[in-house]
Amino acid sequence: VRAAIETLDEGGADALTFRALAARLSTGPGAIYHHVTNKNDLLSSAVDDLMRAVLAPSAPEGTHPDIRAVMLAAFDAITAHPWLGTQLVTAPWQPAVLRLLDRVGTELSRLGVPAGAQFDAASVLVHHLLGVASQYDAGRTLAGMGHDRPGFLDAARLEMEQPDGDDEHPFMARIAQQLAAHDDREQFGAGVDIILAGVATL
Amino acid sequence: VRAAIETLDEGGADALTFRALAARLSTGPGAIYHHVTNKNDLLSSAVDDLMRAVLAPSAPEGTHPDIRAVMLAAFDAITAHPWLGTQLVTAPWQPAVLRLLDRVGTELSRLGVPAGAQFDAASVLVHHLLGVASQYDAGRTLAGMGHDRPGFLDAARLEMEQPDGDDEHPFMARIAQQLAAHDDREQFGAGVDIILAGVATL
DNA sequence: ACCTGAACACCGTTCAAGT
DNA sequence: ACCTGAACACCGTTCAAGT
Repeated sequence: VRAAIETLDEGGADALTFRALAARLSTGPGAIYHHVTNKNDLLSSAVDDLMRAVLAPSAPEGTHPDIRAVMLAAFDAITAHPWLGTQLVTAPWQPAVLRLLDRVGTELSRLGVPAGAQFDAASVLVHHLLGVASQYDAGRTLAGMGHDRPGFLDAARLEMEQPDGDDEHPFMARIAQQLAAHDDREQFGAGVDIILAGVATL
Repeated sequence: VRAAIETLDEGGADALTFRALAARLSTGPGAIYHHVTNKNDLLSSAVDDLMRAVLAPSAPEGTHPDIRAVMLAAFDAITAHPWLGTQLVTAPWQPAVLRLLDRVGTELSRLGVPAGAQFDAASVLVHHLLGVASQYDAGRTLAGMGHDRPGFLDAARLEMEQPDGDDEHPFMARIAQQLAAHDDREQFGAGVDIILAGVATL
Protein backbone atom coordinates (compact mmCIF):
# COMPACT_ATOMS: atom_id res chain seq x y z
CA VAL A 1 0.00 0.00 0.00
CA ARG A 2 2.86 2.35 0.77
CA ALA A 3 4.42 1.62 -2.62
CA ALA A 4 1.05 2.28 -4.25
CA ILE A 5 0.77 5.66 -2.54
CA GLU A 6 4.26 6.58 -3.72
CA THR A 7 3.45 5.57 -7.28
CA LEU A 8 0.24 7.60 -7.21
CA ASP A 9 2.00 10.64 -5.78
CA GLU A 10 4.67 10.51 -8.44
CA GLY A 11 2.64 9.77 -11.54
CA GLY A 12 -1.03 10.27 -10.74
CA ALA A 13 -3.85 7.79 -11.03
CA ASP A 14 -2.78 6.44 -14.42
CA ALA A 15 0.64 5.48 -13.12
CA LEU A 16 -0.70 2.90 -10.70
CA THR A 17 -0.55 -0.36 -12.62
CA PHE A 18 -0.10 -3.86 -11.31
CA ARG A 19 2.83 -4.21 -13.64
CA ALA A 20 4.40 -0.93 -12.53
CA LEU A 21 3.78 -1.70 -8.88
CA ALA A 22 5.26 -5.19 -9.32
CA ALA A 23 8.35 -3.71 -10.93
CA ARG A 24 8.77 -1.27 -8.04
CA LEU A 25 8.52 -4.16 -5.60
CA SER A 26 10.79 -6.35 -7.76
CA THR A 27 8.23 -9.07 -8.17
CA GLY A 28 5.56 -10.26 -10.60
CA PRO A 29 2.10 -8.76 -11.05
CA GLY A 30 0.45 -11.89 -9.69
CA ALA A 31 2.21 -11.64 -6.35
CA ILE A 32 0.23 -8.53 -5.45
CA TYR A 33 -2.99 -10.53 -5.41
CA HIS A 34 -1.70 -12.40 -2.40
CA HIS A 35 -1.92 -9.24 -0.33
CA VAL A 36 -4.83 -7.47 -1.94
CA THR A 37 -7.99 -8.86 -3.51
CA ASN A 38 -8.46 -6.20 -6.11
CA LYS A 39 -7.28 -2.94 -7.60
CA ASN A 40 -10.25 -1.33 -5.90
CA ASP A 41 -9.18 -2.89 -2.64
CA LEU A 42 -5.67 -1.57 -3.10
CA LEU A 43 -6.94 1.93 -3.84
CA SER A 44 -9.30 2.05 -0.90
CA SER A 45 -6.54 0.79 1.37
CA ALA A 46 -4.35 3.64 0.16
CA VAL A 47 -7.19 6.11 0.77
CA ASP A 48 -7.79 4.64 4.21
CA ASP A 49 -4.17 5.02 5.17
CA LEU A 50 -4.11 8.73 4.38
CA MET A 51 -7.52 9.53 5.80
CA ARG A 52 -6.72 7.75 9.04
CA ALA A 53 -3.98 10.31 9.58
CA VAL A 54 -6.41 13.13 8.84
CA LEU A 55 -8.91 11.88 11.39
CA ALA A 56 -6.35 10.91 14.00
CA PRO A 57 -7.11 12.68 17.27
CA SER A 58 -4.98 15.78 16.99
CA ALA A 59 -6.82 17.85 19.57
CA PRO A 60 -5.40 17.76 23.08
CA GLU A 61 -7.18 15.61 25.63
CA GLY A 62 -10.49 17.03 26.76
CA THR A 63 -10.71 19.51 23.90
CA HIS A 64 -13.15 18.90 21.11
CA PRO A 65 -11.99 18.74 17.50
CA ASP A 66 -13.02 21.82 15.59
CA ILE A 67 -15.01 21.17 12.41
CA ARG A 68 -13.07 23.78 10.52
CA ALA A 69 -9.78 22.20 11.58
CA VAL A 70 -10.89 18.73 10.51
CA MET A 71 -12.05 20.05 7.14
CA LEU A 72 -8.79 21.89 6.57
CA ALA A 73 -6.75 18.83 7.56
CA ALA A 74 -8.62 16.83 4.91
CA PHE A 75 -8.08 19.63 2.42
CA ASP A 76 -4.36 19.60 3.11
CA ALA A 77 -4.16 15.84 2.64
CA ILE A 78 -5.85 16.22 -0.72
CA THR A 79 -3.58 18.98 -1.96
CA ALA A 80 -0.61 16.86 -0.93
CA HIS A 81 -2.03 13.82 -2.77
CA PRO A 82 -4.27 15.12 -5.57
CA TRP A 83 -5.38 11.64 -6.66
CA LEU A 84 -6.93 11.23 -3.21
CA GLY A 85 -9.72 13.65 -4.06
CA THR A 86 -10.75 11.82 -7.21
CA GLN A 87 -10.65 8.56 -5.33
CA LEU A 88 -12.86 9.86 -2.52
CA VAL A 89 -15.38 11.26 -4.96
CA THR A 90 -15.50 8.12 -7.08
CA ALA A 91 -16.45 5.95 -4.11
CA PRO A 92 -18.28 8.18 -1.64
CA TRP A 93 -19.62 5.29 0.41
CA GLN A 94 -16.22 3.94 1.30
CA PRO A 95 -15.26 3.71 4.99
CA ALA A 96 -12.91 6.69 4.84
CA VAL A 97 -15.69 9.03 3.75
CA LEU A 98 -18.14 7.57 6.26
CA ARG A 99 -15.66 8.13 9.07
CA LEU A 100 -15.25 11.74 7.99
CA LEU A 101 -19.02 12.16 7.81
CA ASP A 102 -19.38 10.69 11.28
CA ARG A 103 -16.77 13.01 12.71
CA VAL A 104 -18.40 16.08 11.20
CA GLY A 105 -21.89 14.96 12.15
CA THR A 106 -20.90 14.19 15.72
CA GLU A 107 -19.37 17.61 16.08
CA LEU A 108 -22.51 19.26 14.65
CA SER A 109 -24.55 17.34 17.16
CA ARG A 110 -22.41 18.70 19.98
CA LEU A 111 -22.87 22.21 18.61
CA GLY A 112 -26.62 21.89 19.12
CA VAL A 113 -27.75 21.41 15.54
CA PRO A 114 -31.21 19.77 15.59
CA ALA A 115 -31.04 16.01 15.08
CA GLY A 116 -33.17 16.10 11.96
CA ALA A 117 -30.79 18.49 10.23
CA GLN A 118 -27.46 16.99 11.26
CA PHE A 119 -27.23 14.68 8.30
CA ASP A 120 -28.18 17.38 5.82
CA ALA A 121 -25.60 19.74 7.26
CA ALA A 122 -22.82 17.17 7.51
CA SER A 123 -23.48 16.04 3.95
CA VAL A 124 -23.18 19.56 2.62
CA LEU A 125 -19.85 20.01 4.39
CA VAL A 126 -18.44 16.74 3.10
CA HIS A 127 -19.70 17.46 -0.41
CA HIS A 128 -17.97 20.80 -0.34
CA LEU A 129 -14.73 19.04 0.47
CA LEU A 130 -15.20 16.37 -2.20
CA GLY A 131 -16.11 18.97 -4.80
CA VAL A 132 -13.01 21.02 -4.19
CA ALA A 133 -11.02 17.81 -4.04
CA SER A 134 -12.06 16.63 -7.47
CA GLN A 135 -11.35 20.03 -9.00
CA TYR A 136 -7.87 19.88 -7.64
CA ASP A 137 -6.92 16.63 -9.32
CA ALA A 138 -8.67 17.43 -12.59
CA GLY A 139 -6.90 20.76 -12.66
CA ARG A 140 -3.50 19.13 -12.76
CA THR A 141 -4.14 16.98 -15.76
CA LEU A 142 -6.48 19.12 -17.83
CA ALA A 143 -4.95 19.94 -21.16
CA GLY A 144 -4.60 23.63 -21.77
CA MET A 145 -5.22 24.75 -18.22
CA GLY A 146 -1.82 24.23 -16.66
CA HIS A 147 -1.38 26.70 -13.86
CA ASP A 148 -3.16 29.50 -15.70
CA ARG A 149 -6.66 28.99 -14.36
CA PRO A 150 -7.74 32.61 -14.86
CA GLY A 151 -6.70 32.44 -18.50
CA PHE A 152 -8.38 29.09 -18.89
CA LEU A 153 -11.63 30.34 -17.41
CA ASP A 154 -11.58 33.41 -19.58
CA ALA A 155 -11.06 31.31 -22.69
CA ALA A 156 -13.94 29.10 -21.60
CA ARG A 157 -16.08 32.19 -21.13
CA LEU A 158 -15.34 33.37 -24.66
CA GLU A 159 -16.35 29.95 -25.97
CA MET A 160 -19.62 30.21 -24.09
CA GLU A 161 -20.61 33.46 -25.76
CA GLN A 162 -23.60 33.11 -28.00
CA PRO A 163 -23.25 34.14 -31.66
CA ASP A 164 -25.75 36.96 -31.14
CA GLY A 165 -23.27 38.49 -28.75
CA ASP A 166 -25.98 39.58 -26.38
CA ASP A 167 -24.93 37.70 -23.26
CA GLU A 168 -21.62 38.71 -21.81
CA HIS A 169 -21.29 36.28 -18.91
CA PRO A 170 -20.04 38.97 -16.56
CA PHE A 171 -19.93 36.51 -13.66
CA MET A 172 -17.38 34.31 -15.40
CA ALA A 173 -15.26 37.30 -16.30
CA ARG A 174 -15.26 38.42 -12.67
CA ILE A 175 -14.28 35.08 -11.19
CA ALA A 176 -11.57 34.65 -13.81
CA GLN A 177 -9.98 37.78 -12.36
CA GLN A 178 -10.62 36.72 -8.78
CA LEU A 179 -8.93 33.37 -9.30
CA ALA A 180 -5.65 35.09 -10.04
CA ALA A 181 -5.45 36.60 -6.57
CA HIS A 182 -7.10 33.70 -4.78
CA ASP A 183 -5.65 31.27 -2.33
CA ASP A 184 -7.30 27.88 -2.72
CA ARG A 185 -7.12 27.08 0.95
CA GLU A 186 -8.71 30.40 1.92
CA GLN A 187 -11.47 29.93 -0.58
CA PHE A 188 -12.15 26.46 0.74
CA GLY A 189 -12.37 27.88 4.25
CA ALA A 190 -14.74 30.61 3.03
CA GLY A 191 -17.05 27.93 1.68
CA VAL A 192 -16.97 26.11 5.00
CA ASP A 193 -17.87 29.35 6.75
CA ILE A 194 -20.85 29.97 4.46
CA ILE A 195 -22.18 26.50 5.22
CA LEU A 196 -21.62 26.88 8.96
CA ALA A 197 -23.42 30.23 8.85
CA GLY A 198 -26.36 28.49 7.20
CA VAL A 199 -26.26 25.70 9.75
CA ALA A 200 -26.29 28.26 12.54
CA THR A 201 -29.68 29.53 11.36
CA LEU A 202 -31.30 26.14 11.99
CA VAL B 1 -23.79 10.83 -29.05
CA ARG B 2 -27.42 9.80 -28.72
CA ALA B 3 -26.43 6.14 -29.03
CA ALA B 4 -23.75 6.67 -26.39
CA ILE B 5 -26.29 8.14 -23.99
CA GLU B 6 -28.61 5.18 -24.54
CA THR B 7 -25.78 2.74 -23.91
CA LEU B 8 -24.79 4.54 -20.73
CA ASP B 9 -28.38 4.66 -19.49
CA GLU B 10 -28.85 0.95 -20.07
CA GLY B 11 -25.58 -0.43 -18.79
CA GLY B 12 -23.78 2.27 -16.85
CA ALA B 13 -20.34 3.69 -17.46
CA ASP B 14 -18.67 0.32 -18.06
CA ALA B 15 -21.04 -0.51 -20.88
CA LEU B 16 -19.84 2.31 -23.10
CA THR B 17 -17.19 0.71 -25.27
CA PHE B 18 -16.16 1.63 -28.76
CA ARG B 19 -16.83 -1.94 -29.76
CA ALA B 20 -20.27 -2.00 -28.14
CA LEU B 21 -21.14 1.40 -29.59
CA ALA B 22 -19.95 0.30 -33.03
CA ALA B 23 -22.13 -2.81 -32.80
CA ARG B 24 -25.16 -0.73 -31.87
CA LEU B 25 -24.50 1.51 -34.86
CA SER B 26 -23.77 -1.50 -37.11
CA THR B 27 -20.30 -0.33 -38.00
CA GLY B 28 -16.68 -0.81 -36.97
CA PRO B 29 -14.98 0.73 -33.95
CA GLY B 30 -12.76 2.85 -36.16
CA ALA B 31 -15.68 4.62 -37.80
CA ILE B 32 -16.53 6.40 -34.55
CA TYR B 33 -13.25 8.29 -34.68
CA HIS B 34 -14.48 10.11 -37.76
CA HIS B 35 -17.12 11.88 -35.64
CA VAL B 36 -15.39 12.12 -32.32
CA THR B 37 -11.74 12.63 -31.49
CA ASN B 38 -11.68 10.68 -28.29
CA LYS B 39 -13.60 8.72 -25.71
CA ASN B 40 -13.31 11.75 -23.48
CA ASP B 41 -14.71 13.89 -26.25
CA LEU B 42 -17.60 11.49 -26.69
CA LEU B 43 -18.36 11.51 -22.99
CA SER B 44 -18.26 15.26 -22.64
CA SER B 45 -20.48 15.62 -25.68
CA ALA B 46 -22.98 13.31 -24.01
CA VAL B 47 -22.76 15.34 -20.80
CA ASP B 48 -23.16 18.57 -22.75
CA ASP B 49 -26.30 17.31 -24.47
CA LEU B 50 -28.03 16.52 -21.19
CA MET B 51 -26.88 19.61 -19.33
CA ARG B 52 -27.96 21.85 -22.14
CA ALA B 53 -31.51 20.68 -21.52
CA VAL B 54 -31.12 21.38 -17.80
CA LEU B 55 -29.95 24.94 -18.40
CA ALA B 56 -32.36 25.68 -21.22
CA PRO B 57 -34.43 28.76 -20.38
CA SER B 58 -37.46 27.20 -18.78
CA ALA B 59 -38.65 30.29 -16.94
CA PRO B 60 -41.23 32.41 -18.74
CA GLU B 61 -40.06 35.56 -20.43
CA GLY B 62 -39.18 38.32 -18.03
CA THR B 63 -39.06 36.02 -15.01
CA HIS B 64 -35.72 35.13 -13.53
CA PRO B 65 -34.69 31.50 -13.12
CA ASP B 66 -34.82 30.44 -9.50
CA ILE B 67 -31.58 28.96 -8.13
CA ARG B 68 -33.47 26.24 -6.34
CA ALA B 69 -35.30 25.31 -9.55
CA VAL B 70 -32.06 25.13 -11.54
CA MET B 71 -30.42 22.98 -8.89
CA LEU B 72 -33.39 20.62 -8.77
CA ALA B 73 -33.49 20.36 -12.55
CA ALA B 74 -29.85 19.29 -12.51
CA PHE B 75 -30.61 16.84 -9.70
CA ASP B 76 -33.42 15.32 -11.74
CA ALA B 77 -31.20 14.93 -14.78
CA ILE B 78 -28.68 13.08 -12.65
CA THR B 79 -31.16 10.72 -11.09
CA ALA B 80 -32.46 9.94 -14.58
CA HIS B 81 -28.90 9.32 -15.85
CA PRO B 82 -26.80 8.23 -12.87
CA TRP B 83 -23.56 8.05 -14.87
CA LEU B 84 -23.93 11.78 -15.49
CA GLY B 85 -23.02 12.59 -11.91
CA THR B 86 -19.79 10.62 -11.97
CA GLN B 87 -18.91 12.20 -15.27
CA LEU B 88 -19.49 15.73 -13.98
CA VAL B 89 -17.42 15.08 -10.89
CA THR B 90 -14.57 13.50 -12.78
CA ALA B 91 -14.12 16.54 -15.01
CA PRO B 92 -15.34 19.56 -13.04
CA TRP B 93 -13.75 22.08 -15.41
CA GLN B 94 -15.71 20.92 -18.41
CA PRO B 95 -17.99 23.45 -20.17
CA ALA B 96 -21.20 21.92 -18.80
CA VAL B 97 -20.11 22.52 -15.21
CA LEU B 98 -18.85 26.01 -16.00
CA ARG B 99 -22.19 26.92 -17.57
CA LEU B 100 -23.98 25.70 -14.47
CA LEU B 101 -21.59 27.66 -12.27
CA ASP B 102 -22.18 30.77 -14.34
CA ARG B 103 -25.94 30.41 -14.12
CA VAL B 104 -25.85 30.01 -10.36
CA GLY B 105 -23.34 32.81 -9.89
CA THR B 106 -25.26 35.22 -12.08
CA GLU B 107 -28.40 34.57 -10.11
CA LEU B 108 -26.55 35.10 -6.81
CA SER B 109 -25.27 38.39 -8.16
CA ARG B 110 -28.83 39.48 -8.94
CA LEU B 111 -29.86 38.51 -5.41
CA GLY B 112 -27.41 41.05 -4.03
CA VAL B 113 -24.67 38.73 -2.80
CA PRO B 114 -21.44 40.77 -2.50
CA ALA B 115 -19.18 40.38 -5.53
CA GLY B 116 -16.32 38.98 -3.48
CA ALA B 117 -18.44 36.14 -2.13
CA GLN B 118 -20.32 35.15 -5.28
CA PHE B 119 -17.75 32.64 -6.40
CA ASP B 120 -17.44 31.06 -2.97
CA ALA B 121 -21.20 30.74 -2.71
CA ALA B 122 -21.74 29.45 -6.24
CA SER B 123 -18.95 26.90 -5.76
CA VAL B 124 -20.52 25.53 -2.61
CA LEU B 125 -23.86 25.11 -4.36
CA VAL B 126 -22.34 23.33 -7.34
CA HIS B 127 -20.21 21.13 -5.08
CA HIS B 128 -23.30 20.11 -3.18
CA LEU B 129 -24.87 19.01 -6.43
CA LEU B 130 -21.78 17.12 -7.59
CA GLY B 131 -21.38 15.44 -4.24
CA VAL B 132 -24.92 14.14 -4.20
CA ALA B 133 -24.53 13.21 -7.85
CA SER B 134 -21.51 11.01 -7.28
CA GLN B 135 -23.18 9.25 -4.37
CA TYR B 136 -26.09 8.41 -6.58
CA ASP B 137 -24.07 6.59 -9.20
CA ALA B 138 -21.78 4.86 -6.72
CA GLY B 139 -24.82 3.72 -4.78
CA ARG B 140 -26.15 1.77 -7.73
CA THR B 141 -23.07 -0.29 -8.28
CA LEU B 142 -21.71 -0.74 -4.79
CA ALA B 143 -21.64 -4.38 -3.85
CA GLY B 144 -23.65 -5.17 -0.77
CA MET B 145 -25.55 -1.90 -0.62
CA GLY B 146 -28.28 -2.53 -3.15
CA HIS B 147 -31.33 -0.52 -2.17
CA ASP B 148 -30.82 -1.11 1.52
CA ARG B 149 -28.81 1.98 2.37
CA PRO B 150 -29.88 2.06 6.03
CA GLY B 151 -28.76 -1.52 6.49
CA PHE B 152 -25.54 -0.82 4.65
CA LEU B 153 -24.77 2.22 6.79
CA ASP B 154 -25.51 0.31 9.95
CA ALA B 155 -23.18 -2.48 8.91
CA ALA B 156 -20.51 0.11 8.14
CA ARG B 157 -21.05 1.62 11.56
CA LEU B 158 -20.53 -1.73 13.24
CA GLU B 159 -17.30 -2.17 11.30
CA MET B 160 -16.14 1.21 12.51
CA GLU B 161 -16.52 0.31 16.16
CA GLN B 162 -13.23 0.13 17.96
CA PRO B 163 -12.30 -3.11 19.73
CA ASP B 164 -12.42 -1.35 23.08
CA GLY B 165 -16.14 -0.82 22.47
CA ASP B 166 -16.04 2.64 23.94
CA ASP B 167 -17.15 4.65 20.94
CA GLU B 168 -20.68 3.98 19.80
CA HIS B 169 -20.91 6.26 16.77
CA PRO B 170 -24.39 7.44 17.66
CA PHE B 171 -24.46 9.83 14.70
CA MET B 172 -24.10 7.00 12.18
CA ALA B 173 -26.80 4.98 13.92
CA ARG B 174 -29.17 7.95 13.76
CA ILE B 175 -28.64 8.71 10.09
CA ALA B 176 -28.97 5.02 9.22
CA GLN B 177 -32.48 5.23 10.62
CA GLN B 178 -33.19 8.58 8.97
CA LEU B 179 -32.19 7.27 5.56
CA ALA B 180 -35.02 4.76 5.63
CA ALA B 181 -37.66 7.47 5.70
CA HIS B 182 -35.78 9.97 3.57
CA ASP B 183 -36.56 11.26 0.14
CA ASP B 184 -33.33 11.95 -1.75
CA ARG B 185 -34.76 14.93 -3.60
CA GLU B 186 -36.04 16.50 -0.40
CA GLN B 187 -32.71 16.03 1.30
CA PHE B 188 -30.93 17.58 -1.63
CA GLY B 189 -33.26 20.58 -1.42
CA ALA B 190 -32.63 20.82 2.33
CA GLY B 191 -28.92 21.07 1.63
CA VAL B 192 -29.52 23.83 -0.90
CA ASP B 193 -31.59 25.69 1.68
CA ILE B 194 -28.85 25.45 4.29
CA ILE B 195 -26.35 26.93 1.85
CA LEU B 196 -28.72 29.69 0.76
CA ALA B 197 -29.35 30.54 4.41
CA GLY B 198 -25.62 30.89 4.89
CA VAL B 199 -25.32 33.00 1.77
CA ALA B 200 -28.07 35.27 3.05
CA THR B 201 -25.96 36.16 6.08
CA LEU B 202 -23.25 37.68 3.88
C1' DA C 1 -15.14 11.87 -47.07
C1' DC C 2 -16.33 8.04 -44.73
C1' DC C 3 -16.14 3.20 -43.46
C1' DT C 4 -13.95 -1.44 -42.35
C1' DG C 5 -11.80 -4.47 -39.25
C1' DA C 6 -7.41 -6.38 -38.26
C1' DA C 7 -3.55 -5.01 -35.50
C1' DC C 8 -1.04 -2.58 -31.71
C1' DA C 9 -0.03 -1.45 -27.16
C1' DC C 10 -1.72 -1.59 -23.33
C1' DC C 11 -4.88 -3.05 -19.09
C1' DG C 12 -6.66 -6.17 -14.70
C1' DT C 13 -6.82 -10.72 -13.49
C1' DT C 14 -5.94 -15.78 -13.39
C1' DC C 15 -3.42 -19.88 -12.76
C1' DA C 16 -0.27 -23.75 -13.42
C1' DA C 17 4.14 -24.27 -11.95
C1' DG C 18 7.64 -23.42 -8.93
C1' DT C 19 10.07 -22.37 -3.86
C1' DA D 1 2.21 -19.75 2.24
C1' DC D 2 4.04 -17.05 -1.12
C1' DC D 3 6.02 -16.00 -5.57
C1' DT D 4 6.61 -16.23 -10.77
C1' DG D 5 5.38 -14.82 -15.24
C1' DA D 6 3.05 -16.44 -19.20
C1' DA D 7 -1.66 -16.37 -20.75
C1' DC D 8 -6.51 -14.71 -21.10
C1' DA D 9 -10.00 -11.55 -22.01
C1' DC D 10 -10.60 -7.41 -22.50
C1' DC D 11 -9.67 -2.11 -23.47
C1' DG D 12 -8.79 2.59 -26.52
C1' DT D 13 -6.72 3.78 -30.59
C1' DT D 14 -4.50 3.49 -35.19
C1' DC D 15 -4.18 2.65 -39.97
C1' DA D 16 -3.80 0.40 -44.48
C1' DA D 17 -7.20 -0.88 -47.45
C1' DG D 18 -11.50 -0.36 -49.35
C1' DT D 19 -16.14 2.46 -51.17
